[in-house]
Amino acid sequence: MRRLPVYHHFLTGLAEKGIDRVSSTTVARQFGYDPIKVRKDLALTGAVGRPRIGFVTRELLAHIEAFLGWRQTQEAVLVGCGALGSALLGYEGFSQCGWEILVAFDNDPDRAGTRIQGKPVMPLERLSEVCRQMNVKVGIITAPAKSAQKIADMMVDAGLRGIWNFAPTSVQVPEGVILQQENLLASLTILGLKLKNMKSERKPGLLIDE
Amino acid sequence: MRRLPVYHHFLTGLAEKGIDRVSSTTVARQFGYDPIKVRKDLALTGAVGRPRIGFVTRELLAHIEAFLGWRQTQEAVLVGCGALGSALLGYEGFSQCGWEILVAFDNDPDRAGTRIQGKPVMPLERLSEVCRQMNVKVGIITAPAKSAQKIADMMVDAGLRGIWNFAPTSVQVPEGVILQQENLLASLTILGLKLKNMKSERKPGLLIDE
DNA sequence: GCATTATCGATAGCATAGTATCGATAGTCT
DNA sequence: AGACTATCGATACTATGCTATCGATAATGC
Repeated sequence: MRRLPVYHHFLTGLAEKGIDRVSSTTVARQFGYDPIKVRKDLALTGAVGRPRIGFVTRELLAHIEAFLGWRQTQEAVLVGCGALGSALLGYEGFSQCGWEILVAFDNDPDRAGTRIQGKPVMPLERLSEVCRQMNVKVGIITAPAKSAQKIADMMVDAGLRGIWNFAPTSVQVPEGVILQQENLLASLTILGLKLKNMKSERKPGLLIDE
Repeated sequence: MRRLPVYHHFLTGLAEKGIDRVSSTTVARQFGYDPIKVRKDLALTGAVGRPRIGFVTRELLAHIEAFLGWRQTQEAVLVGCGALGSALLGYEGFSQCGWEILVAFDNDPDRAGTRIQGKPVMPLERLSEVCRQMNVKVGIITAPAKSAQKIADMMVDAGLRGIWNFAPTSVQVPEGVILQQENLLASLTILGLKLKNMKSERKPGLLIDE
C-alpha cells in the first residue's frame, strides 16, 4: 500500500512517454520486486489486467488515484517555518497527489506576514480561527521537539482530525484524531544497521528488515 | 525496531529529569502501545529489568544505543542543497544518534564554496574524490527526482555502501549497496486514507494500518 | 489452426510482527 | 510476617504480509 504512490510515479512517467500498456513484470523489474507482489498490490485497487497484455496504463493510474484518494484535493496547514517547514512548503510532490498546504504558521513575529515558497505565513495565535474558517482538517508539525505537544494540542482545539508530525518526539492526541509520526532517525538508524549487518556478512543473529 | 529510537528519545528525557528507573508500562502509556510490545522491543537490546521495579534508565539507554549502533559516530555526505537538503544539514537529531554529515554537494556553481548550516558545500564533480579521501560510506540524496538516479550512480562509483534517498522516485543500485527510500508521499497518503476511513466510521472494507 | 509463451487471478504455504496467557519475583501494605 | 500487586520473562497463539504454485487466457510464431 505504501508502494502504490511509488508505482503511480513510475506509471505516470510511462504514460507521458506514450506507453499505454504495462505489465506487472515491467513494474516489478523497475523496483526490484517480485511480479506477484506487484500484481497483488495492483489488485487491491480494483484494476484488472488481461493475460499476456497487462494493464492499460491510464486506466491503472486512475484506479490507483481513486484508491489512494488522490482524486479530490485535500488541504492542510503547516506549523513551524524553520528549514524543514520551508522545504515542505515548496515540496513539489504534494500537488501531484492532490494535497495542498494552504497556509503556514509560526510564532516568530518576524516571519508572520511574509510568504515562504509562495505560501502565506501567519502568527500561531490565528491557527484555530483560520483552520475553522477554511475548514482545514489536517495539520503538519515541523517545529522543534519541545513545542510539538503544545502545537498538537492547539491543532486538536482547532478541530483538525489528522496530524503529521515531523518533530523528533512523540505527541499525544485524543481518540478520534489520526496521528502520523514521521521518524527520520528511525530510517537512518535502520540504514546504519543494515550496513553494519552487511559488513559482518551473513553472521547469524540480527536480521534487519523494512 | 523502528520504535527503539523513539523510546530512546523519551528515556533520555526521563534520565535528564533524574528518573533513574522506568517500567515498560510507563513507556507503553507514553506511546499508546501495549506494555508487552514494549518489553519485547527492549528485550531485543539485551536489557534486563527486574519485576516490580522495571529497568534502570541509564542502563537501558546504553543498551539501546549499543544495539542501534549509536555508540560510534557514523559519517555521511549529502547531495542536493535545495530546501530539503538544507533542512537536513541543520537537523539537530542526527548528532544525538551518532551521525554527522561531513560535507554537502551541489551542481549549482553559485552554491559550491559556500557553507549551509555550517557545512561546506562542494561542486558535485568532487564527490568521488572527497568520499574516498574521507572514507565516507553513506550518502543522502535530496535532489530533484530527475537527477536522483544519476547521483545514485555517482555515489556507487564513489564507493558509498549506503544511500538514503529523499527524491520522490526510485533509484536502482547494484547488489551490495543498501538503499533506504524515504517516501513522504506514502506517509501523507496513508494519513489521508486513515482519515477518510475514520469518517466512514467502521464501514466494512479497507482496514488501513501503519 | 495449433503449439508456445507471457501474463493474469486465485489459492495455499511460510515468515515475521503483534497479542495474550502464565508463572516468578520483588516491592508495598496491614 | 504474610497477603497483595506491579512488573518481568517465557511461551503460545493470531494476524498480516510476502512468496510460491497452479490453472486460465490471449497474443505470437510456425
